[in-house]
Amino acid sequence: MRIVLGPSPTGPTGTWWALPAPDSEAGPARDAGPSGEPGPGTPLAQVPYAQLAGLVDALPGRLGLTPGSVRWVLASAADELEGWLRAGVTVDRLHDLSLAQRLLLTAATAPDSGVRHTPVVPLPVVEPAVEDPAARRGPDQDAIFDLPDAGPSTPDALTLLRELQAQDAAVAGSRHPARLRLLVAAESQGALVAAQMRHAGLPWRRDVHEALLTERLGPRPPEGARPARLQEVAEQVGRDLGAPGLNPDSQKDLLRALRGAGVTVDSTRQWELQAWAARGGAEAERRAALIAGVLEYKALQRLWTANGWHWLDTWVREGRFHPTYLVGGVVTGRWAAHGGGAMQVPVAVRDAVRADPGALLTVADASQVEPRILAAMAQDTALAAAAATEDLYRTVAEQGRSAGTALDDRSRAKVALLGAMYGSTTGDSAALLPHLRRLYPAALGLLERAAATGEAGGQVSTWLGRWSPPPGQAWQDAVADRSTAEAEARAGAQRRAAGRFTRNFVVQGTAAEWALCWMGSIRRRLRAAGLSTVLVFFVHDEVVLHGPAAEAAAVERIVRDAAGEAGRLLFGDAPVGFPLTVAQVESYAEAK
DNA sequence: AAAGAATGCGCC
DNA sequence: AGGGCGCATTCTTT
Repeated sequence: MRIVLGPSPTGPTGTWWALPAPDSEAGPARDAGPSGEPGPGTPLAQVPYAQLAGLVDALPGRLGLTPGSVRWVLASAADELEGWLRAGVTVDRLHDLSLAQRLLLTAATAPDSGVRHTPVVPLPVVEPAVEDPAARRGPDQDAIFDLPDAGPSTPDALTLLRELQAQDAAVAGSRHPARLRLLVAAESQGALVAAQMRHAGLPWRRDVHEALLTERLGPRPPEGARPARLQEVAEQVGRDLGAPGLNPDSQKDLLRALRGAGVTVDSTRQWELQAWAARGGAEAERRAALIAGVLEYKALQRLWTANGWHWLDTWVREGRFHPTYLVGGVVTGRWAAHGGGAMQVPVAVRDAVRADPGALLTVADASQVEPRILAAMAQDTALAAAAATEDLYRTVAEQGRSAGTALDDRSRAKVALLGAMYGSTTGDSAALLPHLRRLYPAALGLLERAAATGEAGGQVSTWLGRWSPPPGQAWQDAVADRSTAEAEARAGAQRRAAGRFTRNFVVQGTAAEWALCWMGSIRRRLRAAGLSTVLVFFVHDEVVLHGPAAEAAAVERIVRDAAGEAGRLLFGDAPVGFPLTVAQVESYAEAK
């Protein structure tokens, strides 16, 4: 049973209703009458906003339902759940109307989706304000992660019920209703996982982080000054390049100094500097010595500015890093994050991520997800055979070797496959493309059709039905401009860029759906098993859990079983495996 | 002075 | 001229 929560349309301000809504799981929505109007909506309960969390806890029992059988329908989970979690309330299932609406509205822009949705009420996905926790340091520590009170601005419960029914109907009319229904459920479950992860936070040891900074940079400098070690390297670089007083932070000045010293590069990017050194032949060693200081400066400067003392002060509170995750924040469906660069915690500081005493971190990394997804989506039997093995790239290389192609070692197989999924047009990966096409015609066909659709200005969809956005006016103008040879070339480049985007979208987006299902399953299984281990971190195809060491064996099993379940949810019995690398460690740095 | 663009690096 | 991001800094424009 679904229960819609929203402000009461008739009661006093600040009073909320819990409204019953029939399930849609069994099939197309049948609960809307011919006019599409819901019934009068007799509320199951009515409480002040402040007591909402208590209601969520108590209502299923009062109705004789198991808590797990209720799907709570909210305007926006991101606005509500932090309060619930602080009150100690968690739920099993959710329907987030704002996330679902965004999926449906994007789908509705694509003629092939079958989706038509006119919102009953607009529910834009609001990005939680990125507040600087340091700015709110004070006696009221608990208020640090307070969210704005969602109560007053939320549409009333009856309106939300009508929106839910309109969404049910839109899903039912889509090309693959069962898949889209799964996507809506998974996206909503993602909101649940995201809120819980932010609430729990990633365990972060300030003392370890500080020791690491001091070792590499020197003691913490006064405000406005470079750390001692960084200053030394800056001065050394100035001397090496014959440019005393050089500020290596200025790319312009640095580039001029480099060129003055005979380093013929067009930018100061490290890969270009390294490539220049490697071109040196007999002089390689002298060249490497010349740029060594520059590279060291860049690495230290990065550590200092991105993850230094200021970062620690800003983002780590009471031993936890609490980033805000944005579910579906990337067009492909991947998550984005705000606050502290959560999705790119650099290897250099991972040692500061430590389990509490008596606890362990479980770091689970899904291997080679995207080519496996591709095999399953395309139903490419040969690639699926490789995807049934632990090391897909190695198996691809074996298949390539027995077929007598140049695709005969693991690293070439990897480069070729990644290149095919990203739309590479140059270098080794492009050269290997014909071999790949011969070995895996179905998989390459899928990618090339997706690319062709994008080049023509069309839209593509993931396996579960997340659609790529329609090209904007600027793109259409650029593509239509044939006025000059330059414009024509620009138009071609724009088309190819769109093709690379749609080509990658189908794979990256479906991989994101797999990850959503994986995490949802992990969370559900942890709760069902009554474990206290929780998810604390997520990056695209890797999760980190934190909990008592005694639960470690059970947690590893759950994480692996959940990966299998995610594969079956998306692809049924397709013979594609999703193997994991699982490390159970005290320090994140020990994983991998 | 503020806002936006460009550059560069980190992650998957 | 290989996809997707966030963030810090410098440079440029308003």
